[in-house]
Amino acid sequence: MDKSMGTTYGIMTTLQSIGGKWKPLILFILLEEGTKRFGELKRDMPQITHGVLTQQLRELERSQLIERVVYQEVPPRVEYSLSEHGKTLEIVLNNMCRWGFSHDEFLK
Amino acid sequence: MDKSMGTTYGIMTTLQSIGGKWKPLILFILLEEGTKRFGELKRDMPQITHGVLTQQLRELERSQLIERVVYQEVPPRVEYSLSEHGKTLEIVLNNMCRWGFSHDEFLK
DNA sequence: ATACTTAGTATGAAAAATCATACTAATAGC
DNA sequence: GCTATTAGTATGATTTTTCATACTAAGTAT
Repeated sequence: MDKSMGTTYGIMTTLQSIGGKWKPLILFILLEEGTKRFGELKRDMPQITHGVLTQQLRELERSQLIERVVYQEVPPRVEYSLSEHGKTLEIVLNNMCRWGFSHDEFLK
Repeated sequence: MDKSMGTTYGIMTTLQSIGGKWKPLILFILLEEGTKRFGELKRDMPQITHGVLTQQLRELERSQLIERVVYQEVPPRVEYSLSEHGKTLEIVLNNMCRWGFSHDEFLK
């Protein structure tokens, strides 16, 4: 996959970074509520599994969309937040959110 | 899942309609290029399987995002296009596309 | 009659994503 | 010593998604 393939390249790149069942939701929560501990995120998404949440956060970190800060305390404290680059997703995420609500209205 | 759960509801609704590996791409192609036959879509997405393309199109139709018109000809001709409601995804899709390109630049 | 076309279905296999569950570390408080 | 806390890892099972492949229908062109 490279840019020579035209405009679809943009969509495909985006999907590779934020595609999946949970990533847009994680990013949106961090966008709306700022810094969050692991446990707080888990509480915000009761459906997600502990292990899956960990894994998704790792992948978002690798994509440089979020930052992970570990505090040397016991019990451990780990905080997640959007990176500067992650914040550039604001427009995308807000539009997705808005469309979801209008689509819901449409279905009635 | 219902609206009482707050703003995350919007994202989750959106993901249910256009989440998945291929749907945003299909929608984006239809947005950019208008009406397309099945075979043309397939050619635009060489990686997707025949069967999976059929299935994704069915789901998008069920979500009322695309329209399917069958012409009584032989060999068969079937045309797909965004529905009026599907066109409301324009902002979302264009933003996703744009972000993909800027993200790509960022990685360099 | 045979080959070609297009859009689609059907099948089972393979891969990916997600799941539940149990486990660890390290310290504080009782 | 025992329990609680938090953020994680590890495991294997299950579910979901995607895959390759072969098949159908129904005319047209040769």
